[in-house]
Amino acid sequence: MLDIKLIRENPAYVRERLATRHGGDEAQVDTVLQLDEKRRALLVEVEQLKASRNRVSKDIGALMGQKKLAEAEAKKTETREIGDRITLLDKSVAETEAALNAVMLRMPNLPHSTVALGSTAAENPVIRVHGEASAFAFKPKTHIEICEQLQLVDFARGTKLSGSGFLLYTNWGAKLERALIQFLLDLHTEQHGYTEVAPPYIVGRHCMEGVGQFPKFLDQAYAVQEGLDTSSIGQLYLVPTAEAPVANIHREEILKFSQLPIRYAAYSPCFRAEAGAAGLGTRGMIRVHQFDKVELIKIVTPEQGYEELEKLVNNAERVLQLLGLHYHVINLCTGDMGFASAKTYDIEVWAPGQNQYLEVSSCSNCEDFQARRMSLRYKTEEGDNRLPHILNGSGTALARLFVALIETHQQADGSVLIPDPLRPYLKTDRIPVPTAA
RNA sequence: GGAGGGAUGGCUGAGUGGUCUAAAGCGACGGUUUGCUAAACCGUUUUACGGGUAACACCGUAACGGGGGUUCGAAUCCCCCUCCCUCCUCCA
Repeated sequence: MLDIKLIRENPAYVRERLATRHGGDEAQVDTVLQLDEKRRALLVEVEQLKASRNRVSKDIGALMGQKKLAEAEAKKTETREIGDRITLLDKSVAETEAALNAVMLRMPNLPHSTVALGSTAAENPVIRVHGEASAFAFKPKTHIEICEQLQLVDFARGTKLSGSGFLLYTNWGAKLERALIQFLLDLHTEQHGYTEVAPPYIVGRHCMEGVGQFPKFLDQAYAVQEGLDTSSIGQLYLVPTAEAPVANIHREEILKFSQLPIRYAAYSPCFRAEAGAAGLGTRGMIRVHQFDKVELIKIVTPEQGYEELEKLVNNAERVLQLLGLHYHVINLCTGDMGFASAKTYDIEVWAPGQNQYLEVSSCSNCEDFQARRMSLRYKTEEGDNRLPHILNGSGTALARLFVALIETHQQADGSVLIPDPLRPYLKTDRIPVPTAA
């Protein structure tokens, strides 16, 4: 959520920044200003009335104490009318606030000044490139072919169980998935200073609202129903990312200055309905309804925000470096950024079988946008309450990392070579071609 | 799922319709005293919104788990909900 004071004091700036997203959100600024003004006018009126009612009520109490019942009764009649007006005004204040809130919750964050202007993904600048696409002496197979030959994923049975977009990992595939999760968690907790947390995979709607998933992306979430109670639907949702529970861990708290910076690493499966997404009907692991991910979350002071974002990206890049993968880092332009973010780096890893880059990490500084939504603050050394910056980054997303890994390290004989850092986890140096069954 | 008990400031905990302007204690912070530490004494102690100010000050309103109701007036009475605790039931 944006700062209402900023909109009030500098609407032109807010309009200008929102317009860079090319989402048409700047048109809402006037609505906000009108509702805000109306709300404040109503507040002044109703608060004056309440002040006078409080005074008279106190007088009545005093009169009752002195047994001047007739006078007390007279005052009661007088005040009753004030009470009725207060009730009406309170109602319009509540309505105005609700309307204001509804608009505010749908307004995206303002892009940071260093973000490139642009309207589509084609305009995202490449920040840096690591390694290069490996040359193959043979035609590299796609991950689908590799998975089938090495029996890593049973696509047909995954679909039989849950429909398209769901994967059944088998044999070495299941082990590789588990090894990667453990490798990622160990890397970030042991070498990058993150504290591991294991969050619920179902969260309340307030958490979804806190990180900015709701109300805008309600159509992308899996809602949960409790037993036969249809009224329970809409209360709980499968997490689309561990960001939803983890960023909300300290919601509605006032953190001590000494607690910052907070750095959490969490594994979770991610559930995405992907309503309206194209290409989901096709086989493969690139775009699925459920995938694993290790997420990194930071809660830091505004002064540290952007420095910590750079470190966050580096932490995620380290994963790909250790696994010997070619990737590049891009900076999402204003028109391609996520709803809650002020600045986002995407890391795209090279998948030779696909002959394309795959997004495996998205690292964002949401500044105080989420903190304001979830009412998370910290106390400065001077004793003032301030909103911290909240950052999130994938460290990294698994299904696509799995794809890049097996496509990159596939061998002429059909086996997949396992990079050194992963060998202790998988307890093998290669995934062998199964002997004919 | 059933029965009962709870939810008050940073913490403990009083308060059952009107100076509640929420007692008291603990903690924390500031000050006085002090060779140092401790103790004692004095003082301060939340949040949000609005008004106001150059900025402070200051003023108002709201908040005793959340929402609604009764009343001139609600921490206090009534209704609904959430969460916690104890017991029963069920369950990996």
